[in-house]
Amino acid sequence: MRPGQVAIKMIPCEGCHVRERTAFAELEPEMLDRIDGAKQTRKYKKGQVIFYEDNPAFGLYCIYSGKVKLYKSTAEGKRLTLKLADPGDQLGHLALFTGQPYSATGEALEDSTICFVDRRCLPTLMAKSPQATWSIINGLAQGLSVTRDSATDIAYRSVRERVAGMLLQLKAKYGRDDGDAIRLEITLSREDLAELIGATKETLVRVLSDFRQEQLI
Amino acid sequence: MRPGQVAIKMIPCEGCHVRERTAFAELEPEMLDRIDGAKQTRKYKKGQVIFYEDNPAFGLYCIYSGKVKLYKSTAEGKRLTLKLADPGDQLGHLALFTGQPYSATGEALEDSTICFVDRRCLPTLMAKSPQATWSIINGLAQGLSVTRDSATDIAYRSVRERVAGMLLQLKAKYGRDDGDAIRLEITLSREDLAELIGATKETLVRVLSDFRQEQLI
DNA sequence: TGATATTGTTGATCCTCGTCAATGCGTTAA
DNA sequence: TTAACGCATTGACGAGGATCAACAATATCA
Repeated sequence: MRPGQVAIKMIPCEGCHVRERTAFAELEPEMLDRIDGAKQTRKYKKGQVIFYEDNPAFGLYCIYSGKVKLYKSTAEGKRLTLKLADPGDQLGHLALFTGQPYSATGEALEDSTICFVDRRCLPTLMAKSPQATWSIINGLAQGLSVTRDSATDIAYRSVRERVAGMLLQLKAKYGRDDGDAIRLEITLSREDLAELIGATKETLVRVLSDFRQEQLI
Repeated sequence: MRPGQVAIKMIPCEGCHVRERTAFAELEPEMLDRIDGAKQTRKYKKGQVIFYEDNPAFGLYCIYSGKVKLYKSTAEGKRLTLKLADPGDQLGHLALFTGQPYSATGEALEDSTICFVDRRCLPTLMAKSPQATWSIINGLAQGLSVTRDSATDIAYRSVRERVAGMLLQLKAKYGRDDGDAIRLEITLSREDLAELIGATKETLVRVLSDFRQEQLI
């Protein structure tokens, strides 16, 4: 077990308040017990890696609290963030279905509590619950759609356009109207923001200053 | 029916020689009949569009013969090719699961014969055949993995690197050793090649000439 | 066959964005 | 308090690649 990662008392699926947002939403108690039996709950500190790209995939991660960014990195250390995952999101499906190692790295953006579910649960889960299967398929389809969009954006949109698009998306997902301004319920460094659109932090900062000067933000 | 698109006598799944490569591989005759009942077989000419991005999705397309490129286009008409589909590949799943319109356009790269399967088949199909479900999930997972890779490439790799990578991939998928050289069993224009990596045809041509001069190809 | 699109190739130019470097600013630690 | 660190910001510079334009090569068709 890596430093910072701490196993805590397992939080049962039964009373879990984020379960309704996961693929485990409609499961019968029997199945939930079975998952609990193959489950660990762990705490991660901000900045800590939950699973590494290219490492063998032994199960999926279900976010109970906190936030996680999922990214791929190049040999030169550049990162492209593929997804910001929130409580109720599950990570790691992909590798389980392709049988490949994890294709991306998951890193905690805040102190987070996350359940790890052994992959051996999945076949039974899918056999017993069409609902869960459907939810998983839906997640994959959604993910594919999003990723295709962002690939097209990165290929053909300018950084300026991508920054604007990203800000709108963040606002839609995390925005709270705070009286005079809109505040995001997520903390991201300039570098995090840059990795979301595949640009450098310097370029991102410049675009943000431009926007500020133009009174757009 | 659009010009060039011709409905022909339906080719039954039963004896279809590409079925083993599709999600319909292991289905019982009863289910195959059912699919046949919700199916049309159509011929498309080279260059013809099979389905358009943003159009409502009524079913999936199963390639019997020919080749299809799947791409997204921007408002300015730039295209990013997401997938080259061959006989046995099925297109259009994505939209069926997200409930959204088609998220990309499918266009015939050669004269092709393609079966259209009404989406109303899918629920029954998945309920009756775990195999098929598994195959579909696998296809989505594979697609997501590929698309994530190419998003990262486009974000951080130079055109030169992407061209090289693309050539290797094309070789792996379509290459035939023709004695003195390797010949691709697919015909792609320079523009097609450029769209595969999100670059302009001019840049692509330049890189290819460079490679030729450096005796790499 | 010649006429006309269509596709491929090359050149010149411009501009976006990445890189490197310096500096400011806020936070933590001694 | 000061030192040291991480993060944010701005400047200078250059390279990669897009754009526009011209032309060659090839295919298509009457």
